Amino acid sequence: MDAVLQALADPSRRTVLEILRDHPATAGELAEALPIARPGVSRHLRVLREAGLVESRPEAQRRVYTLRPEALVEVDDWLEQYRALWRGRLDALHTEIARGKKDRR
Amino acid sequence: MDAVLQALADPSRRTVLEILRDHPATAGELAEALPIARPGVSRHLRVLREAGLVESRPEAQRRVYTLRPEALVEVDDWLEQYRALWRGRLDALHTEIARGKKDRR
DNA sequence: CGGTTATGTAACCGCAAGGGTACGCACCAA
DNA sequence: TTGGTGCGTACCCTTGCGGTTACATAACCG
Repeated sequence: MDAVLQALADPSRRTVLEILRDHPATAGELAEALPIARPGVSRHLRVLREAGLVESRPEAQRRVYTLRPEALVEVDDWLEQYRALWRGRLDALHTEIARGKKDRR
Repeated sequence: MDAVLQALADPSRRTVLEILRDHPATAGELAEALPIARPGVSRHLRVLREAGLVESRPEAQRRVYTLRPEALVEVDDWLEQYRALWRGRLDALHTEIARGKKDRR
């Protein structure tokens, strides 16, 4: 969880996830899509891998990276503690609006 | 969105959110609950405020901080792009298991 | 008014994060 | 086996973040 949120903080890493969301990709392909050089991408991929967000399988000399979306469940669960609150707020807002309407007529 | 995920990366800041989840608190109370000194907390609160995650109202000399859970909707929306994927994976896993069971009988 | 309380800001410091270059290693192809 | 390709790691350097101490500010209280 800690590692996942940490990993998500970097925009480059989120871009990687976004690409892998559509299709698996090799490290080189990912590097081309990013504004940074390959070694940098390699390290980003390491962080993502250690956070469980991606996995890689070797394919000849290449390494194909795949998204592991299950890792994001942790974030979803964490959010759960707050979801009720913002829902509550929105509900309150709605009733507020409803009350406003009622008062206005 | 960027600012929100950035803000969530730090454990101290997540602790602040966790406290404010239960009740509003003054800067001093939050500082006591954290392992760091007040000025550090003050800056954390600044980050959280600029990310829209908390808001503060002055109350005499104190500043009372309140959670703004709506800011987390951004994260929820961002997750939405991936939710279908991990659901799909889990479903696939379940059918896999189901198939396994079926094969086994 | 003068002191205390509560807080934010400024200045400084140490360290880890993130970028680049150089290098090493595995794997394919000729 | 030798050259080329694709990646990762080691190393270095710079920047930004998070922490502290010292100070400024604003509001209450005697």
